[in-house]
Amino acid sequence: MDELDRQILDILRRDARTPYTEIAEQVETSEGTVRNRVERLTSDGVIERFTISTRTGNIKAMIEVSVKVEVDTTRISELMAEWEEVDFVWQVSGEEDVVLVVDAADTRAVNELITKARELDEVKSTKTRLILDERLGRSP
Amino acid sequence: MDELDRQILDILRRDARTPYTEIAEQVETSEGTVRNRVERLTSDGVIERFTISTRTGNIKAMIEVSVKVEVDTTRISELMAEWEEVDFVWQVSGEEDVVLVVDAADTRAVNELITKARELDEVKSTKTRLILDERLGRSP
DNA sequence: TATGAAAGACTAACTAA
DNA sequence: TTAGTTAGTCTTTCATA
Repeated sequence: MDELDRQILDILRRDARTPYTEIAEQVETSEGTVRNRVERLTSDGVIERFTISTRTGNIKAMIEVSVKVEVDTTRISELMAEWEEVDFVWQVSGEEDVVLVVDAADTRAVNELITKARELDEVKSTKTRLILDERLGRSP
Repeated sequence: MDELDRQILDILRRDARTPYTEIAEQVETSEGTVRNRVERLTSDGVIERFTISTRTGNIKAMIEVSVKVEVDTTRISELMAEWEEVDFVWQVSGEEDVVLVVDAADTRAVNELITKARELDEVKSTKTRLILDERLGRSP
């Protein structure tokens, strides 16, 4: 991981469809070098995946979920990852155990999701925050 | 937004480099239809961007930041988005005001980031959770 | 929806460090 | 032996009918 890698990642993070030739021009190297590096970064797992970020609805939110002590959080995470409108499920350290990042049509849809979570026996409590604004960092 | 759109988004979310021809095959339509739909979804803002998810370090974490009442959270967000190792900055509703999603080399690097946040006059407190596992949802 | 031109990505052989 | 370059070929995208 050197400065060139970081520059390439930065460009892809902003637009993963930027052609290798154009990246090469921007970072002042050849297309082949960019391609080799992207391949290496991908196989090394630095690039986890090429993906899209979406906004299907008008609301993004994070729902923090506390589960009972004896519950397998991995199983709960798998379950919740299958729910409509859930973008990510994080298992986290700290007070809560699982965080859902959701993209929903409206507040009603978010509320339904919260209800669905609360209805599970394994769930002790939830805490929801609406994401009012998302800003892309310059990392890495 | 119909079922076909949702299927296309689902495929792109898992691998945004999937060729239109291959998507078309999977959803049983023509390449042109897929292309038109992706273009429409992009211009409508449903697809916010084509991007990469990365893991440059070994630690991912979310740092929840409380700022003083009188502080402009947008300005703070802009500032923090410039910090190394920060993937996203969210302005959120609820107890805390800003959430940083970070990707760092090790716990020491996470700690430095927390310290940096706490050293700001505008920051009242922080709460950190390590992200132990990330699971991709099937949304939308 | 079908087709061909243009753009981009990939292969493989080569060069330099 | 690894990283980088380049020319030729193949694939994908895109515009047009």
